[in-house]
Amino acid sequence: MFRTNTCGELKMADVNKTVTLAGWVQTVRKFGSITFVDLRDRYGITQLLFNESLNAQLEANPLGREFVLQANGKVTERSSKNLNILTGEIELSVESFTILNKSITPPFTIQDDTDGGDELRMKYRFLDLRRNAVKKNLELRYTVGRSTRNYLHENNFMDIETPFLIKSTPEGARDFVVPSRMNAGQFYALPQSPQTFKQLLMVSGYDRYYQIVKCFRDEDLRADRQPEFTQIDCEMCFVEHEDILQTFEGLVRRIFKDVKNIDYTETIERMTWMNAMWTYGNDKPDIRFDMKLCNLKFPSHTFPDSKDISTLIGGVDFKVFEEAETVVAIAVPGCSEYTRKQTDELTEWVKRPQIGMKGLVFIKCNADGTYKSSVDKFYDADKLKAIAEASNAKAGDLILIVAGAEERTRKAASDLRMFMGTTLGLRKAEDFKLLWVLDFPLFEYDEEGNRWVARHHPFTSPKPSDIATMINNNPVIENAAEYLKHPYANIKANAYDMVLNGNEIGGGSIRIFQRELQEKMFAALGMDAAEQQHKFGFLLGAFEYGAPPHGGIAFGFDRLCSILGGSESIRDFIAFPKNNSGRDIMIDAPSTIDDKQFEELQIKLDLK
RNA sequence: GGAUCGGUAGUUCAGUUGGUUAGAAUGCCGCCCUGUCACGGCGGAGGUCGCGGGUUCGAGUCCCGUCCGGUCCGCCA
Repeated sequence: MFRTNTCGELKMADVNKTVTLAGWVQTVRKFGSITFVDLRDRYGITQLLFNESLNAQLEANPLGREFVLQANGKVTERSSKNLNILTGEIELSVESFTILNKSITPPFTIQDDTDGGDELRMKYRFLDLRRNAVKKNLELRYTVGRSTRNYLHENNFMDIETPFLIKSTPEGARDFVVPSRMNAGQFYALPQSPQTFKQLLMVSGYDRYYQIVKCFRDEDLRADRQPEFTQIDCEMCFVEHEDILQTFEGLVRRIFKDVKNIDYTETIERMTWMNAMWTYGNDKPDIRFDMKLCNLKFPSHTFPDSKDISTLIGGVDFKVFEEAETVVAIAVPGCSEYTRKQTDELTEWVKRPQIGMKGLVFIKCNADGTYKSSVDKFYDADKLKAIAEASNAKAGDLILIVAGAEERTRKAASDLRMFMGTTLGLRKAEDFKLLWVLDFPLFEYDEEGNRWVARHHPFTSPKPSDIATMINNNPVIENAAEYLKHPYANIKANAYDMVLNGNEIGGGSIRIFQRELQEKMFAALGMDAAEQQHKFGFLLGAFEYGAPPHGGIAFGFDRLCSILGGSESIRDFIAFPKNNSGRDIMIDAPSTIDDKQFEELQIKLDLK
């Protein structure tokens, strides 16, 4: 037997027991004739005491960091205790030991506050994973997964595996492709999601399906985006919108309870997409803090139901606002005392190419009720007061105003709001606020391709009230100018995103389940009948054999874990992640392959 | 495809206006130390300043190119 106990479990109650431990040497502290060793395993650290009688043996077999050590002896009470660790009241008085394996000096220290940089830790990820900080993240991930499986199992969901080698359908993200040896010149694609398979499972009558499953997208990476990532993928039939929302609110509440011991009992707020864009400039707003946008000017076709208040900023010769399509103000609480340096820094911040504003207008709402602005030349006190009131600003607030083209300005306002939220400490990692965003547009106009694209995916059903509009109109459009005026432009999707603290953690929809409607959808996306048959014939065919009404949702598992763990980067929650360029720098992948492999595939490499 | 920041000892970093032998901390090695737990004390080793080119009397420092890494925009139904 290698060990009788782990390094995390021995306590005062175990004193005088004879035990054997096995683990890794964390540190060696030598004190003349006695030596202390911290022995570490997955469960904790136990101090070993080597007394004088073992010195000869230690000299012959010196210990180093990360050596694998087996030690046998008696558990004894320490004369000086360390209450910072679980086993700190006892130690193991070693009677005999064996070095099971040596280690060369690790390139960084295996400690909570390691001296290793990111790249080095990734290259030696197997050492990094020994560290407590990373281990805790993987434990959290395991708990999220276990909680999810328990909840879904208890609710009659059935875990069914779907294939990884499937067919490429260049709609949406770029596919990873895999050459087929037995079908020379042909390629599989790795799934971006098991979407069509789970819908076919509904047609087959498996009315509640789930899978915690890898998905693959060949797009550029970010701190929160990996080329292979994990989804909690779910689908149900004989359900409507509301059933899905209820079911998965339950799942998220269960995860909060199991993982964070949080009773998330409050009602989960719901917001239309248009309201989210109007109020926060963002389809995944962080609603933990206020600072709502004040739309001083906006294109009327974008928000047809909203009141125009542009007279507040009109009537003066201020070209910036006059020429702008959109003008948005944010009242930042308690910042009216910002210095020139601070407002200059904010101006520089919005002028960065990523934000892309030409400048920043600010109005200080002084505590004494007066106003001081960067546009005093154009606006008198009454006008500034009117703008401040519209922006919901109070005395002591700082109003920031950006202006420019609609899309860019709205995004800049949202980014600025998030930046100020972070700066003012309003976005605490341990606060959690969920939100459903509903009623997304079904279609988006893609200028580059001069066509409709599905905002969610092409299997998303329109809202019930929009189905007739979809069926009764010709989806094929010749003239680019017609897109914005076409009835399809206003169709809302029967879709929903779950948002947590400003991150989209899940999204789904009620699906199309009639062939006719699905054909309309494909046609709107520019597919003729032949192309539809080639790419999705299997699905259209299945819809003719009694497809039930169905819908589902998928959660981004890695991202959910990272938010629950209070981290920006999902890499910390993946055992073996890829870097920014999609490389695994530990195993050095991707790599070239042998000539023989090319030959078998009947592929000749001809790089441009 | 684009922007931006970085690359100096095993590691994390500092390095002034371009100027003598490139420093600190930590890790590593040796010696001392019987209650440490970030142990302590003394001593020591350790550098192609990412790579290539250029400017200069002289380049870690300035310029050009390139490679690698981080972050972001585009992209990600």
